[in-house]
This record gives sequence, C-alpha cells and structure tokens, in this order.
Amino acid sequence: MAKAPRRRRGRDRVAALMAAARAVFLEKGTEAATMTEIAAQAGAAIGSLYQFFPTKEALAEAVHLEEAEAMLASLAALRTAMAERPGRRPDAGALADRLFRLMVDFLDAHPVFIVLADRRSIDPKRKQAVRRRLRGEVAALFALAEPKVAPARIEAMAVLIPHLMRVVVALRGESELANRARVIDELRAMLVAHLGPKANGRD
Amino acid sequence: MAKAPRRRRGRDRVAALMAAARAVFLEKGTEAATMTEIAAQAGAAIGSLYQFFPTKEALAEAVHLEEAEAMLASLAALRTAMAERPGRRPDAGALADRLFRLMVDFLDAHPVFIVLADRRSIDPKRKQAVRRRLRGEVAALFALAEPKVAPARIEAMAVLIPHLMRVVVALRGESELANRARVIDELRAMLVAHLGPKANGRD
DNA sequence: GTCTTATATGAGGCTGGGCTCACATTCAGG
DNA sequence: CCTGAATGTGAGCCCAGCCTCATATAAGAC
Repeated sequence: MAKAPRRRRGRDRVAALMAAARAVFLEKGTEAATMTEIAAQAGAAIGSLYQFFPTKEALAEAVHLEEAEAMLASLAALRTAMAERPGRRPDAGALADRLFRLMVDFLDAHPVFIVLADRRSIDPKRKQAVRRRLRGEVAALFALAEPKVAPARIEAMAVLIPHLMRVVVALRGESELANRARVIDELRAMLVAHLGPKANGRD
Repeated sequence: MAKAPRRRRGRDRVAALMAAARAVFLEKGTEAATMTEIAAQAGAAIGSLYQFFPTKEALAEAVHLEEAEAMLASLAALRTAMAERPGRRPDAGALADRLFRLMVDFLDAHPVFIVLADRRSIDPKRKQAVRRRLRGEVAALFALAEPKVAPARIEAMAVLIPHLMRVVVALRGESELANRARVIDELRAMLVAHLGPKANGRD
C-alpha cells in the first residue's frame, strides 16, 4: 500500500477494498480479476482504489501479506500454547495432526491465501520470504515437540506439510467429488502415520 | 483445433505451433502468454496460428488434451504390462511406488500438464472428464494388483495420488530449495508406507 | 467558521493483445 | 501448365482493462 489511510473513513475504505479484492481474486484469480470490479464490489469509485493501492500488483501483495500474517499468527499462537505446557507436549504424529487440522481450518476462513501464493502476480521474492517464515514456524513447533528428531527430517516436513495444503485446496476446487472428506482424511492419516511414534526412526 | 491440417506442411506447422504453445504456456502461464509470442516462437505468422486454432482457449485445450492422452497412455501401458504377468503382480504399496515414480517422470517430460490442468483457461467440463479417466486408470491398476482392497479406499487413492503431483510440481517451482529431492522422497515414502502390506487394514 | 489536508469521483487516455481479413504463395491432381 | 484448395502473411481493427487527473467534498485542527 503506497499511501496508508490517515482518517477513520480511509481505514474503512481500505478494509472494504481489501475484502472485495479477496472475494474477486478468489472467484476469478488474480489475472482475470479487474480493478473496476473490485472497486464496484467495495462500493467505491475506481479512483478511490488507486488512492490507496497504486497498482493491481500492490493490491494483490497487500492481500497476500495480510493473509500470510494471519496464518503465521495462528502458528505462533500454537507455539506459545505449547511452550507454556511443557508437560503435555504432543509427539511428532500428534503435532502433525494438529497442524494439518489447523491449516485446513485456516483455508476455510482464508480460501484466497493459496490462490495468491501460487499466482504469478506476486513478486517471487515476497512469496519466498513468506514461505521461509512459515517453514520456520513449523520447524520450531517440531523442534519443540520432539527435539530428538533429526534436523534434516524436521526441515523436510516443514517444507512438505504446507505444500500438502495445495492438495486440500485442489480437492475443494472440484465441485463434483463425492468423497472429498474421505480423501482429505486419508491424506491426514497418511501424514500422521508417517510421523507417528513407530515411524520416526528413519535417519 | 477447428481446422485440421490436410497437407504435410500443415501438420508440421501445427506441431511447431503446439510445441511453442507448450513452452510459452509453461513459462508465462496461460493467461499471460500471448498468441503473438507463441506464433513468433514457432516461426509462424499470427495468421497461421489462427488458421488452425480459432481462439487462444482452443489452443490451450488442444495442448491440454494432447498431454492428457500421453499420461493416460503411460498408465494404460503399465496396466497391460501388469495384466500380462499375473504371477508378478505388485502389492498396493509397490504399485503406489511405481505410480508415483511414473508420474514424476511424466512431469519431467510434460511439465506443462499441471499448469493447464489448473488454470481457468480450460473448460472445467473437459478438465473434469480428464480427471475422471485418469482416476479410472489408477483405480483399475489397484483393482488388478489387490482385488481385495475395499473399493472406497481404492477410489480415495485414485483421487489422491494424482493430486499429490501438485506438491511435486510446486516443489519444482521453488528455485531456491536445497533438499527438494529429499522432500519428494519423503512424500513418496509416506504414500508407499500408507499402502504397504502392514497398513491396508483400515476398513 | 475557515483552512488544510485527506478522501472521493468517474470520464477518458493509452496500451496491449485477441482476432480478422484481403491478399500472396505453395501444393496436388488432372 | 493450370486451377482450386490449402496454407502463409502481417497490418490493423477493436476493445477490455490499467491507470491518471482535474475537480469536488468531507473531516479534523485551530
């Protein structure tokens, strides 16, 4: 955002514009979405949109960053919760289960996140930075849960688990799929079993 | 393709045009790719491109279909090979391993396939039809390998395994990722173990 | 109340890119 | 050869969509 709002009305406008952007980006994708439609959906004139977001790319990046912060906040909350209860720490399998569910819930509330994380409209450097932070959080969680697991393995899971969300999103995108819940559950079970107490012996 | 080529020269042109389309779609995505650039890369005039493909969407669909047929052909070949050796049939885990590797290899040779399978440029009905056929092949393979596995489970895996390829593609798309191979291997191991001899007891 | 600055507006400039078309060239069959 | 069909060509039409700007209004400071 080039010019941050300074008055109350401006902040409300920006909130409405970003909400509209989320909706339109989700429905059409970032490239097919038009600035005109976003402004209209927010009940604003096109000029107002450009008042706060100098380009379409800047708008996409602002939304992407906001979504990413929400995701990171969820993970950070989980981490502090775990840190405060050293006695009840889950093992790697249980943690993976919680992480998977947390991310699925997040996608319910923020379905546009992966759309933006994928599309080319956003500067690869920014996407990379977000991924790095995300992985850092996931790795920290695993390190907290089971400090003995090999760092290379933790790193691999920190890369893999967020990417598994793409599968969930793709499954949701299929309109005519009878056993969607079943498939998602199968994926979760696969992950949890892989990290379960009996399975973390590999190197 | 609205007008199929009738002469030798026309067939060569179409081949060159589709090759260029694959390259440009892969590099820029279907929406950012321009018909002008595709024609140029094929060494053809823009008019020649429109001679054979009446619209950009038709071109994308033609490429998508061609890629899909190649994928289906690989699977069909595996199936007939298996059917001809009833003695040496792999169990579900071993089959999943072969399938995973086959698909990864396919993505090496046809990296544009998932790009097209994802993007909105292609009619959802067509994409759905391709997915259905793909799932049919995978399910048939599992049914051949282990007829005893519950149909619902086979169906779930037939949905899941192709979608796992999205993860592989996403990993490949990350330029600065040190342990890419390691992560992909972890994913494969996870899948194979899930379907291995000790694991297919769930329902 | 007045002044300054933030915010609002939407007609229109401008450009890129999908697509057309009138005309040129090549090829196969007779 | 000759002729018609297939193929090749690229200037340019057309329009959607990003973005600008001149002008108007609201809101906070004093």
